[in-house]
Amino acid sequence: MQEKIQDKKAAVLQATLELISEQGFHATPMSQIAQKANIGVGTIYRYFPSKEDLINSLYIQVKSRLAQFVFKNYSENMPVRRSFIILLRSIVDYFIENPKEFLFMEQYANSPMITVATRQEGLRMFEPASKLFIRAKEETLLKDLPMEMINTLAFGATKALVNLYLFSEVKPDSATLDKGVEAVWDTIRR
Amino acid sequence: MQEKIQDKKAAVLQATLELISEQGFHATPMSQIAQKANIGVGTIYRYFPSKEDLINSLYIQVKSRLAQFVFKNYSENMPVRRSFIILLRSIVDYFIENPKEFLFMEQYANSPMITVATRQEGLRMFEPASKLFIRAKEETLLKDLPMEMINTLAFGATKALVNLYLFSEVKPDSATLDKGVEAVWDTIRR
Amino acid sequence: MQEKIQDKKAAVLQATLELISEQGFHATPMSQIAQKANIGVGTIYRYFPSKEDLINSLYIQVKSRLAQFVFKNYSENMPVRRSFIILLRSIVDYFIENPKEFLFMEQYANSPMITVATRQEGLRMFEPASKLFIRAKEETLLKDLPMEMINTLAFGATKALVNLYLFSEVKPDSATLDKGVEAVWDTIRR
Amino acid sequence: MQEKIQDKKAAVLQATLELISEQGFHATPMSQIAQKANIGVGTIYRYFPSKEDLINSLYIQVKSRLAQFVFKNYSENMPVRRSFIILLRSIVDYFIENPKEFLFMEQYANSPMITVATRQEGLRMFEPASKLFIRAKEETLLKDLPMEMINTLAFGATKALVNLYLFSEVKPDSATLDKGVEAVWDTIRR
DNA sequence: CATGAATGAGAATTCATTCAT
DNA sequence: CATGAATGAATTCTCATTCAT
Repeated sequence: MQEKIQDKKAAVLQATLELISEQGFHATPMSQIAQKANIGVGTIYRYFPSKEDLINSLYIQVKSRLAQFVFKNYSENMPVRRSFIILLRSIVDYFIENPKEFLFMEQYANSPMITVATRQEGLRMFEPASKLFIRAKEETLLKDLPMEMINTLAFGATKALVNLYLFSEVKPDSATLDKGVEAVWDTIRR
Repeated sequence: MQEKIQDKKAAVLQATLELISEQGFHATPMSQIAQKANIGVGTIYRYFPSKEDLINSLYIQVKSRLAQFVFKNYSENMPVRRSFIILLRSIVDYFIENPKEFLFMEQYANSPMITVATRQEGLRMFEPASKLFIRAKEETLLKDLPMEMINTLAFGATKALVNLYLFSEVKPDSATLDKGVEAVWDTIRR
Repeated sequence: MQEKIQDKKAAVLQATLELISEQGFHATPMSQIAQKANIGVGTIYRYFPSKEDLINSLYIQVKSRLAQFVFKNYSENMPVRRSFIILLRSIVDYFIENPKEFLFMEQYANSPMITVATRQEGLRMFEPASKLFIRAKEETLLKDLPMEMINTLAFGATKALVNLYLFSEVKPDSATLDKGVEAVWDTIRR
Repeated sequence: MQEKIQDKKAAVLQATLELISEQGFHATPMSQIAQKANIGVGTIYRYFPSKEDLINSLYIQVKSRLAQFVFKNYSENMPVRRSFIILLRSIVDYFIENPKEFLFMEQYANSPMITVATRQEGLRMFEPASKLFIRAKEETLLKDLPMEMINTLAFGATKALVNLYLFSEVKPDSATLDKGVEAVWDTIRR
């Protein structure tokens, strides 16, 4: 029984992800989500109090899956540079495998529809990454720039790599992506 | 008279930018745009066939203004590195001065509402920048990466700098931004 | 077991009375009734075929309780005036003690949701009162007005007394209510 | 132009009155009101911000019309009893001529949908009646009962007369109604 | 040309009722 | 028997677009 419930909730989230990543939130009626999830419209409201809530839940789910994937092979017992490269490459890999999640994140990460609380919950999942940056700083491996800027530059460039892979006409191969990730390291390393 | 017409068109675009950058496209009714532009709702339709068209026009306008600003002080008769730094720093400056345009661009640059044609028209305005990258490549100053990746990395990181300035709690000063821009150069330089 | 069943049925009716008298019929979902009655939604439908049926049943119940209370101390072996005063005063007393039932009656007595059949069944319970009016008429104690008008005036004024007690800021004491009831008698007495 | 606007607003109010008095508020969708008023659904919202607002406006309109009718032939330069009889008879006449307004008032006068402010605005229109009661009291023509009870009894009985006329099978003729109104006077006169 | 009243398709959401467990 | 998850018809309200003035 419990499984069935989770099934429906998951189906709604999956349908929402697929539709919203392509059409956008406002161009995606609840009725369409219901149809794609093979359930009745009213059923969505058993699991999510409102459309806004639904998208916030989806945000959490995507962030959580990303975190799980990214930190699976991640260990703190590695040299900073290697940890860093693996981390970023994992992000790239995850989004390359899950382009809809990337599209969704790009569109909604900064949207006013995602509440502050949701965003904070999402941030908490990436604390290991923050620790890594702190370690790197302590080892004076990084440029003398504000931590926040280091962060922003690194993730901004990483997202750009994903963007390139997903939308450019000639997709870089894995080795080229590796070089790309190393270029990102060059951005912030001293 | 011709001026008057341009006045109204401009007023509509300006109102749209302000409202849409804060509320989003779907949360901004045409009636509100008309009100802010001090004209009647029907009048908007004399200048823009539809709401979608209006937003595409706005996209072009913003890109065009950015290009104008960025290439004003730009010359091809400078060393590559210097040209590059100036170029990126101009982008940062423009968006710092015009946060609404940045917000708008971040939200709609990848939105399905912007047509392919519009996007291409926007790209054409930045051809001088493409030339710069080609020149850099010829001078073997850049990493051995696909041109497109170089491009993406550079602009992705640059946008990240703007983002940081606009939304982080401690805004970097001009010197720090310069260092940031130089870090972006490190991303792509050989 | 039979008691249990009656328990549930009674719980539903009680919950309905409380919720509907305050929120109104359409503002009271079946789910809320079920919750207040501590049963499942589906269970309501074992006892009442539909929401409309439920409210009709409640109407009968309230009328029936009122009749029981009113005719408990009522006897036909009293002078007409006294019988009459006691009758009306009982009605006032009942509703003062059961304001929710009054609210319910005021709202639904004339509602199109109460069927003609239900209304008639409710009327039948007050036949002793009709007899009293006939007796009064025969004893020429009443004004020379149509029986129905006598009736309507008397009960209309009585309901007004209850209304006053329940909703005015200064509630009349028992003695004043007695005087009020006597005033009602003045309305119809010759 | 101004007339046209008033036409539509009036048409909406009239349609609302007719539908709501027979079906009730919640059983009357906005679409039905629009249809009966021969306008589009959206047009209703140009004149009334919400369905609740619409019903409050209707309440004011009905009360206002009643007041206008009732106080047309009313003068303070008449003996109290005569003033009183005329007043009540006018109320009876108005509602007999406008049964839908009566039905509406009976259903919504005490409904939580009518706001306190609306109710107060409605009360203000009947101040001449309040004055009459005060004058009667000063001339010691009334029973020694609280003013509010006097009021409630009189209007409660009057409404009962209307009810009788509208819904009983044998309608009282005008002379009988006069006697009915006089009986109401007996209710409160000393 | 400019206007904004009018329109109705379409959106989110609710809730009476059913029925598998 | 009792339950409450599932359903989708129905409701209120919004808003892009049109068009008479």
